[in-house]
Amino acid sequence: MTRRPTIIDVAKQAGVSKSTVARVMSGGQHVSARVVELVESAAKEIGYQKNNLAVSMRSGRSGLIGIVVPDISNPFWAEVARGAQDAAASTNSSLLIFSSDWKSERERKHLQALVNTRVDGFVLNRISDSSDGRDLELLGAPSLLLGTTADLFPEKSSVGSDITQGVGVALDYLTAHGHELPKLILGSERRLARAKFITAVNEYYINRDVDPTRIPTEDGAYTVDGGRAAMARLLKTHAGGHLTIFAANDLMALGAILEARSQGLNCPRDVSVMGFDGIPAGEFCDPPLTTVGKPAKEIGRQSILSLQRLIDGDAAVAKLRLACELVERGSVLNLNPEIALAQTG
Amino acid sequence: MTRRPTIIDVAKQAGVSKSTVARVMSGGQHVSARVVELVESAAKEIGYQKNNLAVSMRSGRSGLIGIVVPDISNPFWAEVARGAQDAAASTNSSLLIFSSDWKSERERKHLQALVNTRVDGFVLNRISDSSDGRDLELLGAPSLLLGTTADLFPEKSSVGSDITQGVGVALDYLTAHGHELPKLILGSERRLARAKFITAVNEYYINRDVDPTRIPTEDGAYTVDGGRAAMARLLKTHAGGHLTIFAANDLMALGAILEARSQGLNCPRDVSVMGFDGIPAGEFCDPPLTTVGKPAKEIGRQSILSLQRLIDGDAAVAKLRLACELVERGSVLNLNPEIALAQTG
DNA sequence: CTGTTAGCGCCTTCAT
DNA sequence: ATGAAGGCGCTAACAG
Repeated sequence: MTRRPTIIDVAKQAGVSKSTVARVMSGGQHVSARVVELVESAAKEIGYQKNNLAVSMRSGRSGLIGIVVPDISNPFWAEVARGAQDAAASTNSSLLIFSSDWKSERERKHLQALVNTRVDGFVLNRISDSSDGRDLELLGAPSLLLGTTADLFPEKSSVGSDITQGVGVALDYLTAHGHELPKLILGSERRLARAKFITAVNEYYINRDVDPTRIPTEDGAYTVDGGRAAMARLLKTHAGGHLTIFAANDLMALGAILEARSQGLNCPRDVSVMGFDGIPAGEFCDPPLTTVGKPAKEIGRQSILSLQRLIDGDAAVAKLRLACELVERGSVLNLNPEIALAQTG
Repeated sequence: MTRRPTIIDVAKQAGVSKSTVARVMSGGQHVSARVVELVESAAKEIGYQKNNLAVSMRSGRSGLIGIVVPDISNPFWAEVARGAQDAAASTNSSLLIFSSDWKSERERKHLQALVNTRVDGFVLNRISDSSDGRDLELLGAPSLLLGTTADLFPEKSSVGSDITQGVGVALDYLTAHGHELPKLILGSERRLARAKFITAVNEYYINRDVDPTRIPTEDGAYTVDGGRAAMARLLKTHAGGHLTIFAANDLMALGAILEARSQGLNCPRDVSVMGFDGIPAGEFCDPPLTTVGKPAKEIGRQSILSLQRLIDGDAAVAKLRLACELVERGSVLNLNPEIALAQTG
């Protein structure tokens, strides 16, 4: 394979100057129709392909956008990435996707790579709860934060789901179906996310004159096994009667259901479980998991759209919080006879 | 924010020539230790960041690699992408990920973008069963195919899972557990994948002197609903007795279980279901799905590694077929008392 | 060991 | 409407 053709080759072939070719290739302003055609066919003939590297270098814009998420193989983040990708494609940029694996070491490395590649900007789910965000500015590219951790950086734009609203949706549903004060299964790893979640629950009840201080709480890793273990502990101190669980993510909720089943309890007859996330797996378990769905794809989309605005010089700081919505399936029992009546009637 | 510093700025700051700086930045061969230190501290001081665009342009290597998969939010492909990413990171390249959405139109568009970005090479799950692959060569960048469709292009390297072996693993397991001639739920969309699967099943039985022509077969979309529908049709003609299903992917297998349950049948008591894929959701359903796991992450890893070799000028065509492995869970009943004995004993 | 020089492919004034 | 020339930031000979 020989050298790839450049505008110079096209110019020779078409018998014009390279600037003429350049003009044709970038829109064709101030060129006669005849020459446009001439150049275009010459280009096709010798198989010319525009070299974006050179374009980027001249223009200072690479058309590349970076996104760093904890793990692209995690369904939630995969969905976010998908949304981001669609948005990027709609503005003719390409997406460089990285997984930080929840390690700030890898995060730093990826960020470095992005900057070196001269991405026009990037979107990031920050791993470390610490750091003040000024290090991001030092990188010299516009950036935008993804998810809850963004609250730590007041002067940075961000996009995430509205946890408070999402918790409200779940609790409204539980209340309407006759459940009061569910027991909580929380994640222990990400301190800030954990705090946000529990604060939202507390505020919800305080606003309704219910004392939330007696809500039992168990921490687990954000995994199925973490959920199982937390559920096992919760079950040990459970007095009897219908048990209602609200888990901070779907995997832990799934774990709770599994653990209940293995202890001979039936969900939803004996135990009701409300999840939080909306992962696809929740649809296929038995019973299918009632949960709060986060707008993952939309988060991805909006983040890129906002980033584009940032890149285009719109300096306004915007903190977008997208609404979650209830996904009603079968893991929460209706304890409220009136509703049952209303529904059947 | 002012102009970003270049090696010239660093050179001024350090009081050396720009080529000296360049040498330091790219490994520091033939430079005195004193100067290296001088340059490095100067670089840090003014916040110099290497510009890969310029490097790429000179060197002809962008350090960028492309990957085009059908859908990054599909768990299987997400896992492939993850493996690819890890491999890319280990060779200091960055990955541009695109989703073709099973549309050859989008595939073409993404490929074009990749070429324009001057990726060093790319990896692709080809959508169209047609086309002879010569169009890929025209793009001028080394490429490698992902998955079964690769068989259509004899002169191209590829990486995928070994369907024949995977089918064998599943059928071995079914046979060993007393099941003979399962009914098949196949996908209708991708003709080639469908043909490969059914051929593998046929050959398996022919090699064992079993006549496979009487295997009932139903086609479905590669989705849960497709599986449900196919299962419903299968159930209609089912004479009675234990029913054994082998689905060409996990989603359809899940659908089959769901449909069986909704018709009052119990899995695995009345119906055994074997899946194919190994998606995470299969772990949480009830019963958890016994299936054949494809080495998704490894496919991603190996594809990038092979691509790197291609880029480095290794012209040998290699068709890598990675082994699948059985994931034994609970959706297949053991019909064979001897094994039950052997296991307990 | 270090500096000088000539591009990589393109866009963009500035002339014509 | 078209051509000539300079330069984006860096690397790779070639000198010294």
